[in-house]
Amino acid sequence: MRDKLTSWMQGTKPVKTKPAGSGASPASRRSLLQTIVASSNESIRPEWYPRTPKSALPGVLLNIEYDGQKALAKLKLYNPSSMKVYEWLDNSEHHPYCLTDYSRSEIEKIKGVVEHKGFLKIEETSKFYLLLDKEQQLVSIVASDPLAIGGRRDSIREALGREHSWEADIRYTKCYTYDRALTPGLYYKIKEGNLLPVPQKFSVQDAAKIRGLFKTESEEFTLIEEYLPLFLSPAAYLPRISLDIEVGSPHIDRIPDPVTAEHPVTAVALSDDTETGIVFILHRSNEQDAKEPQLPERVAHQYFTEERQLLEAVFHILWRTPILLTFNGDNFDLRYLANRAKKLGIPSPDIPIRLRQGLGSNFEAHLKYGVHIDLYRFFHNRSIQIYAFRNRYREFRLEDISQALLGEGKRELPDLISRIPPDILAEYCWQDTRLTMKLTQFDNNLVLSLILLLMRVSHQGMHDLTRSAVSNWIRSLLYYAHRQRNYLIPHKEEIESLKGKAKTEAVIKGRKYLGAIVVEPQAGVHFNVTVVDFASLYPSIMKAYNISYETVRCSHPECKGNTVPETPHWICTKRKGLTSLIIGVIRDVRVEHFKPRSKDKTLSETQRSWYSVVEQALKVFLNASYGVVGAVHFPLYCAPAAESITALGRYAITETIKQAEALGVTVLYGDTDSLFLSNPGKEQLRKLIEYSERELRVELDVEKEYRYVALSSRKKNYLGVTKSGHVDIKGLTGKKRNTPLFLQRAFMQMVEILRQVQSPGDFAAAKERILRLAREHLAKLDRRDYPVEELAIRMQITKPPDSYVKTTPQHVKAARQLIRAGRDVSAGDIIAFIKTTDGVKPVEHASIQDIDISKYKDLVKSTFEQVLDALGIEWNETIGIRTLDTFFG
DNA sequence: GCGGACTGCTTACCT
DNA sequence: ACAGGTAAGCAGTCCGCG
Repeated sequence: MRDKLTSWMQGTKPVKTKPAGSGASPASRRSLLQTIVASSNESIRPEWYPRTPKSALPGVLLNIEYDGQKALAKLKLYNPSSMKVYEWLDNSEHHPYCLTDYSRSEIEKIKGVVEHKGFLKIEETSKFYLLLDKEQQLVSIVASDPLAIGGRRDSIREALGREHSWEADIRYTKCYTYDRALTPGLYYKIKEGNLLPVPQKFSVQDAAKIRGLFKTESEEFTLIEEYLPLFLSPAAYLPRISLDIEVGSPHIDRIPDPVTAEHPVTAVALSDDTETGIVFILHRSNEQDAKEPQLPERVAHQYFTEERQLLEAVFHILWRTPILLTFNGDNFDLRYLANRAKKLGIPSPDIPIRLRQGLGSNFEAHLKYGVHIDLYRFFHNRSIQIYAFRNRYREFRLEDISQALLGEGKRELPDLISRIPPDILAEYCWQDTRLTMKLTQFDNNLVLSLILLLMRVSHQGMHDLTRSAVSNWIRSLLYYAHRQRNYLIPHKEEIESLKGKAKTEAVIKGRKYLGAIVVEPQAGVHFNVTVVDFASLYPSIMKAYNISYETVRCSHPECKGNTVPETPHWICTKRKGLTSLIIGVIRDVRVEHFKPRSKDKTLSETQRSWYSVVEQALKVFLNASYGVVGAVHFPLYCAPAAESITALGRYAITETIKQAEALGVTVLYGDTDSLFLSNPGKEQLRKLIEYSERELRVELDVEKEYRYVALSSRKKNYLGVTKSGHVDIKGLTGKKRNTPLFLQRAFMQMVEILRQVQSPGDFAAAKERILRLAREHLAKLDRRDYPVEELAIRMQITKPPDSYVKTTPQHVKAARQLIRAGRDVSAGDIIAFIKTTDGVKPVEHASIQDIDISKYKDLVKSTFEQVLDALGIEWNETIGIRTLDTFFG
């Protein structure tokens, strides 16, 4: 046993990995995990921690933190070849501060400021005030620590009052990042105690091409110089470790409580990025000799009889782990480990984890030495789910995400964890750890590269970036831009009082302003349909029409003639809006440079994958750029700006429809930024595209060519078959995740029939096959010939089960039955239930005899009808009656 | 006491 | 904790019905 572990630690064989390149691993290198475990003669917490050398090799800036004891900003740099993290403490005398419009003499009279124990000094300064388009004299109040500025009842911010203090609610680590112009995700080095940026090497060809997109000496040209290193420096390859734990709990269906941590940690598996791993297993003495777990060759294991020793072995590794990956480590694994360790008497300086209360009910687990990425939280980010991964996963368990992205599921545990033999548990634990690592390795380390790119663009460290939502990223990007240009960051209230509220009325009750147009679909089957759409419509509008919080309803009387259609608003003609500038540049670079190259087959796969990472990162910012402007919680919220964007969007699509009709092209359907055109000629298309670019200044592209489209009479519901035989299904019930599996499958069979239709003549036969299919499934329902799980309706419970007070939806009724039977149900869980003749039942409690056949037939009917009405088939006159015939016949 | 018309709530989708 | 617009199903309410 010991010998095996020793030889594993020495790990003589270098690991073969993929070829070098952007985001790729070096051709071969020593395993991070083996290197760490080999240092086992050291104590749990290494003597050299924290490591703040006078000089150090270049390292990627991973995180910007605050050292409370030393009252200094602290940077974590990661050198990938030594696989070690270095710290650097600020040496520039940078201190927390906020701004005020009081004069020096006025401030001296405010006791809460000058007599505050953290007060250091006041300095006169000046900032440009975008909202009023003028320079503003201000005073900067400097303090010794962040809490002196804000965060306590007696903070300086409170003594000044909100109307007289600015930039007082920006977290100090951010403030420091912006003032020092730091870009996390890029290389820095430490030389003679100073932090220096490492000049970035990147492709001169790419840089020249990108510069060429903009006029020299334009504001865009200046901005792009700032962005080139962010977009073009190759992402460092970052060796890393993943972790998963198992806890022996006697309760089935109940997750062990990470606060009380009352049950033993029975297994901990760690993996690095070279497929090397180790599993620590608890083997209680009263059991028989444990079997050897079946693990891959590069994976070692070690049995412990004492849980405390097992935890110390894990901590020995975590004290030396530069980047740790978990799946739900914030709220479970690391939280459990830290609390359990405390309970077992491990002294807290030896515990490598620091727990903090995050936003809402979330906990955050920081690594004292390195940085912890909780992949659950990153994948849970809606922008990542929708824009980076195009909604490929729709639920957030490790199982769902790895199935969707890796095509690899996990083995289900057969039994209660405390009853599973330790060797089997170890195998299961290893499997999850391995999947967690793999989630960052597929597609040339896409996820890690994406994180690095997003860190650079938003100027946020890895810890915050992977835990915050897109509005946070954009806020950070814009605050950075304000600080770089010495613009004062305005208060939300100032924007609102100067610009006012929204002036249009939304279609939906409770919404703030009018949104997009959806064209009434012409129901039926249409052959040769071309779909055109505006490339990034809203960002393009922001760029072309100069939309930004400061330019909408600006203060210059001479701009009032530059009006926005269907609104009382006008746009500045004298100054380029900051948001407009930034979003415009990002849009141009994505559309003109990175997107085409990400699809260019003449480039190597590695090159393409880098272009694609940048393209996807930029897309995330672009897609959210309009939304945040209209989001009340966003600190630069500006309803008039948001409704101007949608108003111009409506203008663009309606004018294009008019033009299409003038050109003799029939518009079959359209939604927000797209138009479905009936068999347009080449020349007509060219003219339409030219028109929108010339007259509307937005780019119109051919997006898709359908062999045919089946439009139902409902908006946002259609099925289209491309010329290559690919089927797009939008909005149809058969595709929704809450539709029972049997019906999703039946629907897919119908789609397959439709996919094969080549010409109008094929429809008669296709219709017959679809009718037969529907009848078969109805008959199968009558025979109750499906597993009951396939009849389950799976619906998410979005709130805590007891907070449904207005109505009690069916899934909540089912959830309450589960709770009565002793199961945990919390917000975000998916409840699977079936319909019975007497209400609903959770599928766990149901048998096939319980189901209400007629309710399921109604479901089949409404699902098929959405397609059948496009094909001109009436359900009642065909299937309904004939089914009765067969029933009585 | 029950069903239809209606409104409102909830979820899942589209752009 | 980015927006508004649409569909669907059900819960709950009101009203008529001798």
